[in-house]
Amino acid sequence: MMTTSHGRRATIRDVALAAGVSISTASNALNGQGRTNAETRDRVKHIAEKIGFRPNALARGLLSRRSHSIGMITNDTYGRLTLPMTAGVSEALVDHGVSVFLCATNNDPRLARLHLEALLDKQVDGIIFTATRLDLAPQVDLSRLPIPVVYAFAEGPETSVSFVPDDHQGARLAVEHLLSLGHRRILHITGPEDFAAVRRRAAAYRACLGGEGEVMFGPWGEDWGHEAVHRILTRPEPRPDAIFCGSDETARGVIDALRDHGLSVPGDMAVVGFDNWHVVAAQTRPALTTIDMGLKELGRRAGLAMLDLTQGKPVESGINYIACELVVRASCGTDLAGQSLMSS
Amino acid sequence: MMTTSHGRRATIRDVALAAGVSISTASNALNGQGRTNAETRDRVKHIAEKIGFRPNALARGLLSRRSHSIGMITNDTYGRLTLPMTAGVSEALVDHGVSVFLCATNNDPRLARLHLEALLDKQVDGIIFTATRLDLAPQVDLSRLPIPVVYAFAEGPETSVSFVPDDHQGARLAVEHLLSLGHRRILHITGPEDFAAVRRRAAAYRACLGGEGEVMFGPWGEDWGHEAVHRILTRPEPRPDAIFCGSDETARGVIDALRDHGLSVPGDMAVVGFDNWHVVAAQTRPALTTIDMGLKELGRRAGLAMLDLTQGKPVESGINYIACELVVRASCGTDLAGQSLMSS
DNA sequence: ATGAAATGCTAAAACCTTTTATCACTTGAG
DNA sequence: CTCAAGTGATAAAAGGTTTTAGCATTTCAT
Repeated sequence: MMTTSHGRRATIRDVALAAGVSISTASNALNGQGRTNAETRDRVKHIAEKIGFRPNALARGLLSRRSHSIGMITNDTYGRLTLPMTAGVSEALVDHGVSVFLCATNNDPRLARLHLEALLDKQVDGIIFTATRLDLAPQVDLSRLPIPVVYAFAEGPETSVSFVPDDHQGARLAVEHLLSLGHRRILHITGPEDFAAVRRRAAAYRACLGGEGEVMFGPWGEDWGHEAVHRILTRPEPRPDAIFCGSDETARGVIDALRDHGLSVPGDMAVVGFDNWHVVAAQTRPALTTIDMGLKELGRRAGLAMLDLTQGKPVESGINYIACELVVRASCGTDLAGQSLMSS
Repeated sequence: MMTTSHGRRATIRDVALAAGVSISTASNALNGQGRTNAETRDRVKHIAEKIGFRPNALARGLLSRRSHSIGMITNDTYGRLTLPMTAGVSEALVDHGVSVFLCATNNDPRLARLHLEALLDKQVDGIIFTATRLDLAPQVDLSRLPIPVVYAFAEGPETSVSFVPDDHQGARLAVEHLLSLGHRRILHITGPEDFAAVRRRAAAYRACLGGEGEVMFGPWGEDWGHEAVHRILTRPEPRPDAIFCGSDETARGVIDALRDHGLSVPGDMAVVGFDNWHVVAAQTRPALTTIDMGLKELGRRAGLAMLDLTQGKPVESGINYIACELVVRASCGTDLAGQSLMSS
């Protein structure tokens, strides 16, 4: 990382001076624009390299009207969902020289407005909105901005571009896994019904069971897992032989409660979680078989869409569903039987 | 968020035109610089407001050599530590119009270099380096940059400015809490000894016990909690009456293992964790009494230091230790006795 | 030999804002 | 009445880059 002798960064003027050409020629040579003699081009490039010249993105952006930066607005301070997605976005964009401003609004409209204004002032090329739940609206109006907006883990208005996990497919993956292992009396213990994701997973669960099945809605968290297990064990038979949980935390509560009641997992009851939140899923005993929402991939896709939009390429509006993946650990027993059944 | 009729953002030229003054006068009026008639000033300001003029930060930054943005480089894709800190940084800076580029390097030197170059090109005013553990070096050389660097949850070279949690004080808080509740045989179960934080907490623990005490080092994670408890319960007496754990995950493993062995918490054994990682601490049964490292505050302090540095104000170099806080939940029993003991 | 086309380079404009130096005009003092 | 000082406004430069239009000069075809 070289700098000029007097501390300022080298400019294209320095390059031109050292190469004995005009600024325009230096620019043309470096960017391969216009007509330039091959010998001159190589000389300029070599000198630029030597004095460590890198173009000032501010000046460049001022002229091109593209700042090569985008803003990411999230209501999440906690990071479970946001950071994997941001990493995906960033990964898709860094190779194109685009950097990401991360703005946590903490659900405060004032903060949201402040951040948005700062972003617009900085001439960001676009904005990605992200939330902790699908059905959460931004705290500021993003619908009339002069720059493209992409929604990640959130659903924007009709005409916008959104990326969300495929909750239907994810839930199906979980239930079919249990079915393939021979379970037939599958119960669904999940979060509050007013979450869109909860409703979708429950609907897919019911569809897999031909409209049958039982869904227990409740608060997020492990406590509800304990509570729900207590209820089903203290009521008349028949008992379920497998439980599909709406979150890993719930699943952990369920498994702990089953153990407290002397039931073994997966021996007496198979359990599937949802989220693949590593700290929960991998530490549960037995480790959780669960559904991964592919948040990093979701972020990557959102980033690529943003890239296209900022380059003026057309992007189909609407909701893109990102496939979930089944992560097999120990809470349903070995998957071997199921796999061979599937592939036959 | 208004725009000019033909879609482009309003510039100061538009304001000047509408107010019937020159561009310089408009600028002077808006910024309160130079000599301006009060009447003119108000008129210009009013018109600027009406057409939604906001100065282009790129143009402004080009001239002032301050982009009002900083870069944050982290090796963390997961977010447990990074996001609260970023939120703190952002919170300290947003009111000053400074936005934060978040760059996750995923421990990849190539990615780190790519991000750093993008940041420098964008003329960021400074860089905050953050890591998942205190004793992790950046994957790129940050020591010879033309802009200030602040280390958050990481220790930079001698002459730099660093912010880290006060592990000594945090550990002391935990042990003194146990002492105040009457416990005397306190065991420390913690992470791998090659972590700086682990060594510090262990040292403070020993100091509190007058050089006595027993430290069990092991891998992070719940499994080690189980394993460690198994060891102490299968060896000769005397048993400890309290356990100070080096992380909430370990504490959770410890508590689960104690329950498996028929011991109650806090009845038979008091347990303190470290991290106040909500998903673990709040969901453990009983909920964990633990140490909060104040990561958001740490980020805020780092942000404020960065602000001073970018404004040319002197900032004392060296390591700043951010105080930890004791969060009392249920795993040590009620705190009432202890509190009154302390205050007497 | 002449006109046309290709080649290599450059001056200048543009992007938007802030600051400096300067101008025209008014007021006050001597 | 004259000179000095003060007032309100502005033209121009600066910041770093890219692009457009144009200038010489050479090459080619006729």
